[in-house]
Amino acid sequence: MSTAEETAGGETQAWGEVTPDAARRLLVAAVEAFAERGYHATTTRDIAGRAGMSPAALYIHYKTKEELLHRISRIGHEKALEILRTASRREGTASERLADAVGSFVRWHAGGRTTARVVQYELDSLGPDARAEILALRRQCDAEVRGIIEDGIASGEFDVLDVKGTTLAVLSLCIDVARWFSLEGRWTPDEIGALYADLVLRMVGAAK
Amino acid sequence: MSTAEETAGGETQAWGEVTPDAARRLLVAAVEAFAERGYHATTTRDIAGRAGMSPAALYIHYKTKEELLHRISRIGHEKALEILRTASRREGTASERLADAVGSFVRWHAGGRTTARVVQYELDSLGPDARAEILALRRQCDAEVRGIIEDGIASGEFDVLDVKGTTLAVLSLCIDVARWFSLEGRWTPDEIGALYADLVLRMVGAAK
DNA sequence: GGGCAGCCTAAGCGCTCGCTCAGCTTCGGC
DNA sequence: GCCGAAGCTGAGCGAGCGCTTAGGCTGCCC
Repeated sequence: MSTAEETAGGETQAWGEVTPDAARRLLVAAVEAFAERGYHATTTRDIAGRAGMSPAALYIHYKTKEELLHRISRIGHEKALEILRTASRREGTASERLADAVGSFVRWHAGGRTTARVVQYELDSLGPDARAEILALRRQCDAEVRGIIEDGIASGEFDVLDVKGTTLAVLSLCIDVARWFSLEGRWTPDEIGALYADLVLRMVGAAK
Repeated sequence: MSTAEETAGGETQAWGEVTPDAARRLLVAAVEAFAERGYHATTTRDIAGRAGMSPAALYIHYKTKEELLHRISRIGHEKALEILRTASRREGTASERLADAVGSFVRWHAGGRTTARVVQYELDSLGPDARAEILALRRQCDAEVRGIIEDGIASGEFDVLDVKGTTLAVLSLCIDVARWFSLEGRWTPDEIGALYADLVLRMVGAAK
């Protein structure tokens, strides 16, 4: 799963829930364009062109350009939250669950960095209502990670000075992967996931 | 120095080297506008307006809107590199130097997050030549941090599995502060600097 | 086979963008 | 007191933007 979804176009399958087909093609085209040049530098003509349609076709499926970003952002955040939830609620020690959460979260940011870049860095381009909705999802992500860290402290596995600060730093570290990661670089998503899981366990003072 | 330079307008003094006065006012206005809305969403009319001038005045001091971003980016990266160099070359153990580097680098990103946000996140809006120049400065930042970590390994202070990966993670953690930090939040730049210095020492396995 | 959704395009509207230019004011040197 | 340079403005150009509209082409139900 982790090394399967690759080069920009290859992340398509993640959007299988979006119908009809033309709407999905437009959404995938928008993700690629937003990731490459940013929301404001992307034109609706460019999105429609990538999807093989005329500029007007976009407005049959989406009311505005911002609605595209909103849809992308919500689906992406729901996926991110699902990843963290799955890791948080599995069986195992807090160390195992934290390593799982960080590893899979980082793999998602690295392997699907086209999507992740849009999801994590174009939040400010949304209007107030849409942004508020997305921020609620982000707070849930934060709560999942903080929960694991608190479990680890309670069980004596972790040694943490500032729970909220450390939670923030762990999520920040994972999210920033979307900024710098490149498949042409020296690491695979799996390698970065493993490296980061180790680094985070060190950050929370997990006994080795 | 760390808690002195504050609210968006208050970072002005950092641009003292820019002359004449009107050019500096335009540059400061551009930093604020780019940080708030991003490079592509900012208009030259907005920049000129913030500086109290007509749109045409901008082009007396700068050839294009991109030249403004380029100048901001270079000055900002030079400042960042200077901060890391100073910490790297001082007296002390590798642990002390790494804590100093991370602490002051994070304080700069938090306290001057308006500038830092532009410097760290608008790189892709530069043209190829300008981007190449800035990337060279970033590689020097990377080398400074990697140098400290390698010193710590050589002296036996640090226990690190992947030097390049850990260096990247440390810088990534610091840089991402510019994305989420807010002066209205629960931390001061000094507090975040201290917290992050501790977290990074844990990441490199520094003996406590 | 006629009617009607659903999906799409060509054309283009109104607007704002980055940027230019002719001309005005200010001011130091002589 | 005149001059040229420096700094700035008002007006506006050409281009490209997000988005709309009128109309055509399917394919499916009766």
